[in-house]
Amino acid sequence: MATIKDVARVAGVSVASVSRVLNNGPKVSKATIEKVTRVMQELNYSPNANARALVTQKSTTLGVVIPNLVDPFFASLAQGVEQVARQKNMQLLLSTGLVSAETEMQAINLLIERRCEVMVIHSKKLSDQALIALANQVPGLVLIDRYIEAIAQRCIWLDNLEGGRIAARHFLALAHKNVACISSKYQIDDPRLRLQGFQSELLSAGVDIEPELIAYGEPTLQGGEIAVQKLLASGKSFSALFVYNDAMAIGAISALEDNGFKVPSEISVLGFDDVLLSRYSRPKLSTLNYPVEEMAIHAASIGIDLASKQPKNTANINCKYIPSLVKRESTSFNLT
Amino acid sequence: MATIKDVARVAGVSVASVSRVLNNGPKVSKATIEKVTRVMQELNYSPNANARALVTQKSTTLGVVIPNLVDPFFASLAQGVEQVARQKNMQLLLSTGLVSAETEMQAINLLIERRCEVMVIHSKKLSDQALIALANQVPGLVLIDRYIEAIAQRCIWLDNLEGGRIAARHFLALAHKNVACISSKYQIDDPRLRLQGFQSELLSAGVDIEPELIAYGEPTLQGGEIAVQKLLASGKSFSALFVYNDAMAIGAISALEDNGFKVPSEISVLGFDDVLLSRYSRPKLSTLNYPVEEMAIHAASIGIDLASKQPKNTANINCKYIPSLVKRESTSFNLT
DNA sequence: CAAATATAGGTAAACGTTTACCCTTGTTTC
DNA sequence: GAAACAAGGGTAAACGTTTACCTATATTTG
Repeated sequence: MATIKDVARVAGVSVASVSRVLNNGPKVSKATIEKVTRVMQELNYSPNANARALVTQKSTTLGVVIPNLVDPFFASLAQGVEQVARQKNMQLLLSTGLVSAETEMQAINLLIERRCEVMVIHSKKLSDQALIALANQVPGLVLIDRYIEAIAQRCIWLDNLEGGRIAARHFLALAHKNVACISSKYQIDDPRLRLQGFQSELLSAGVDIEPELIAYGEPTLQGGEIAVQKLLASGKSFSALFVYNDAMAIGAISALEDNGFKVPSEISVLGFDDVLLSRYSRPKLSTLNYPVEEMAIHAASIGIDLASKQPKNTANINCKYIPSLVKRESTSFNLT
Repeated sequence: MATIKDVARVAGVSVASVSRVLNNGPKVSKATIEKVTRVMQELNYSPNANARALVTQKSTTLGVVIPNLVDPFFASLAQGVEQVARQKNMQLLLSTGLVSAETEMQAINLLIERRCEVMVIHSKKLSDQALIALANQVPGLVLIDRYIEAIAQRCIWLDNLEGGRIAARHFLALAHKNVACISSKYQIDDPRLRLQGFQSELLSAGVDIEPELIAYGEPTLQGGEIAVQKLLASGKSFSALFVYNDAMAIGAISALEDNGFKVPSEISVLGFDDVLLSRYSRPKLSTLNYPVEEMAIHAASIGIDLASKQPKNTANINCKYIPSLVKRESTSFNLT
């Protein structure tokens, strides 16, 4: 593969000149630009990004660390980051397959080795401490979907507590008194906060959830189906069901209908996340929109700013997002 | 950030020795290994991958070029490639947002600049010629979901024609005689071949599709809904419907049910791709499985082999995949 | 017309590694 | 006890760029 030296030799100029036309630098005559450009095409020259990165000390690379890509939630996240990468002429380095704190750390370390200047990290396994240390080491590191007090201005997160409250208010507005809830069996912050917000808001309106009407399951379609079985097995009746995420909610609707319950006329079901699925289900799922792509774009932008020499936004940037209710077809007024 | 020289200085050895422990090279005593390792941790040393790539002339980087990530089909593709990247200790460079031959070319050129040794490309816009030229330039380049005679052993593709035939045989086996079809309005190879295989197989069984019962639309949920309207507007009746992809098929089912047709008892609907959605729809969608993740893994593996010094598999590798019928709930025996 | 100033372009150091080649020391072999 | 060899480790060139600094020519200025 042709190098800058080859181009310089053939064009009869110094490598400095070639470098200058490559970077639209000053101090090159029009004639030289043309000549060099022509030779570059002739030799099919492609500048070596690794050499460039080495000497300029910047890799023009944007890293994303997510658990996987098949979950449309994370795909949207990655897509958002990619979008700003492309716009800023940077390239995306993607790591997935994170199952433990160790693999997460490993993925991040690989990005550091590549001298990736900005990184958007979705980590649920690494400790606050570890992430704070990392953040101090990598100026362009931003956390998404996680809040850590000590590095608050580097966190882009969704207010899950408020999400739960919004869900509760929706059900209250629809006159539901007997409500049930399906949460994730993985008791990380998200499900806990959603449930907490939901419960507390209901309670302050005088509505209590019976303990038998809270079920936990895998955050998947099947998990939702199974969780509904549990709820029904309790023998308690309910007219509204708040589910941890859309996949579970769709599974829940399936199971409810299989058991002869009509959604939403007999039971209203509300999901969370507003992923693609929710628009494809029947009835179309009412849910809470998690603006993940927008948040990812925001995170990447902050990361780029932070990684630059003089970051502008030191504080007072809004890092907290509030989910919004998307009323579709799976929730309706309680007529019982 | 600490460099190899810093480590060498602090540990009181030469940079060569540090490099050797870094690479588990020979000619290092156990004592040196320990000492150097300790200093590395002390200084929080991280080897510079760009410098390494420069001197070794290999980037341990695997590139993926796809139109987008939100389409679960492409997400699966990327996931498959990522899987082998991780397993081979390489990193994923991802490019999306391809709308034209130009942007596709641009994305590939960026990968070349990074000296990405293996690339898995999903291109629908670039010409055969351009791709052949690229393939000759980049040994580790593999095409996925496309077949080009001249570089056949670098193409991993699905036999869409056979897919259409399989769909036809399924309907024939279910005794359907009045069949309809929804194709994509974008007449690239995939929809054309699927339709062609479908039609020809039906024809050889004496079943003809009336021209009014072939509709074209955007390959999306809405596109499927609209296409069904067109079919119904024709006034012709049909008992089986083969749809270009799952998203359209789910839209089609929605529209059919909205018009009072029961699926599958009155009309059978068969999709294509077997993306996540098909398992979440009601009724669960019968479809043709496109083993995209498996194919992506295969593509990445071939790419890695091709990029190595002495590729093993020169020919006789199977690059053609056949979709398989996944019978779920949206197709049934014709009782009319 | 000399001096000052632009303008274009060249030279070489630097970025952080790897690795071929060389040197030292100690051990084995006869 | 000399010769051969093995083991550990150091020196320096090379990878392909960018860029600070320098030089040479042309142009402007008084």
